[in-house]
Amino acid sequence: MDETADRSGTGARGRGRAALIEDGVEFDGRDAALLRAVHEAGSVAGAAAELGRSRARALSRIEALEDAFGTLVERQRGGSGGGGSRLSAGGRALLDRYDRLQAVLAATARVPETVLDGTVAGVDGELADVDTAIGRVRGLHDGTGVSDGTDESEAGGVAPGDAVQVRIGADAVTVYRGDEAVDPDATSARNRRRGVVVGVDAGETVSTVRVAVGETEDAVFRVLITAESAARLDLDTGDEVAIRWKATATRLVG
Amino acid sequence: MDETADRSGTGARGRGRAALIEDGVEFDGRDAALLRAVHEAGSVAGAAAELGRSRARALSRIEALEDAFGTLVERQRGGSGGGGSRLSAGGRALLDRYDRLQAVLAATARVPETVLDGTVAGVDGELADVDTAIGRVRGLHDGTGVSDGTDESEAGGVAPGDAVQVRIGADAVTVYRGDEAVDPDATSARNRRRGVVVGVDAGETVSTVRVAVGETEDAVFRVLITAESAARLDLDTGDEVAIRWKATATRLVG
DNA sequence: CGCCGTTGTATCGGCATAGATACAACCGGG
DNA sequence: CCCGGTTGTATCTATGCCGATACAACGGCG
Repeated sequence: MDETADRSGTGARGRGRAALIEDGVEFDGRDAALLRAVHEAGSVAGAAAELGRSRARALSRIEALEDAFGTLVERQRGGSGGGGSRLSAGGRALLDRYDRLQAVLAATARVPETVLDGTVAGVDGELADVDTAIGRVRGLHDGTGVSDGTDESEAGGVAPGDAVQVRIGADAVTVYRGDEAVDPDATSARNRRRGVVVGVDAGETVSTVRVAVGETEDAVFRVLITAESAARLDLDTGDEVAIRWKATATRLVG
Repeated sequence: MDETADRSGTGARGRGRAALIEDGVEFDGRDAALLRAVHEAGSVAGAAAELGRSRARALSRIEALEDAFGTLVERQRGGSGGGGSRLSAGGRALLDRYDRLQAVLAATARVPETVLDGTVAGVDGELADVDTAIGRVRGLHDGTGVSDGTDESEAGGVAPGDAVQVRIGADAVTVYRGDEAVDPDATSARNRRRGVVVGVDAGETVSTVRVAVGETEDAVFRVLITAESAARLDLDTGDEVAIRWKATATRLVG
């Protein structure tokens, strides 16, 4: 989409929103709040009141969700206290699943990333090779995609010659001191580079190291390290380092 | 939420949907498709026709988005060909950002994960220690969260004693042969464990290795490796291995 | 100058969703 | 045996979003 060869560190700021889709029905934050409220109140009526929502709607919403996701709430009419409702195992599982998705999404908004522009050189199964400013890189492409149908764009797979972006999360990259022995896990050298530290942004217990890679050092990787690792490595601007990342943590987008 | 100590490998199946939020306005797949169509058609009118959507609506939608996200489309009324529209730099950037978010979401739906239940032992800045079935584990928590307001749940941070889940993506874990020398990057041993291979699911070029960890071996890690690594490691059920993962790629959820 | 296709702007109707309200059914417990 | 609070179910209304339509404004270009 963009023509520049390198746009590393396009920190994805801003908020995100996630939803799980099954059978055309969306489970979103609103639904998560409802299930959580049912769990706490012990009844759909109480949950609706707590959330300031219509009880009848809340009930029908739960039924709609259950049509798609299976039993979520075990409801009992009559009995002690007039009855009540509680989450089923499936309901708890779905809620947990949503929370994890939300956590991942939250993380991608907070964690820096490295973005490289390139062209697909070859595709082999779930993996693809991409030629970028720093040479050939290997990563995962999303074969069939997880599109919800609202944006087909270029659905399907990638093919050699396609212009794509390569995204590498800062949390997926490891940094070494350049003078250290090569690591023992003789990983394919494909996703390993030498570079120079061009900056360290120290957080409270997590720091972001910026490493320039390539001939002209125009590609800047962001690497997340703990304060512990930061102290051990004692990195400073100008230091020569090696970085490495897993191919399976590298994503083709586009 | 769930009481079981270990629920590793709750593969997050199903579809997902993502949206960027700014100023209360959501940028979703539908909007992405619209911008993409404008880029291709060279006009909002053409884009609307292409998508089978109302031209007036498309225009007002773009204006609503621009109120929140800044200029997205440079429009010209009159002139050669009657005028036209093309994406601004901001529009291209937003589209790319959305694509990356979508790619991450697609990946989390396709990539296996390891989920551990535990309780927070301590919080130190952006990191937190969690006691789980396989001992103490360190990971990132989302301090302020990225909630969109539809589900506050337990907004804010985690605190010692809180019950949480720990999520570790299979793409963030590295596996070694047990008899190999320890890796040179003397990473804190916190997020390293020894285990036994309990299964290998071979894909076309990516395989998922299941590694049982802990006394009772009830916690099963999923590790993604390339076919190349699979051939090199030559793992088989029963093999003793070591696994390692970055604390910065570990997420607390809940 | 007028043609043309586009961007702006306003308005109407349809449709889906949610709230509001009402009422029946249920059942343990006093 | 009735009370109370809950689950079911039906219906009306309000709201918001979208498509459809119509018309004005614009500005190269023939």
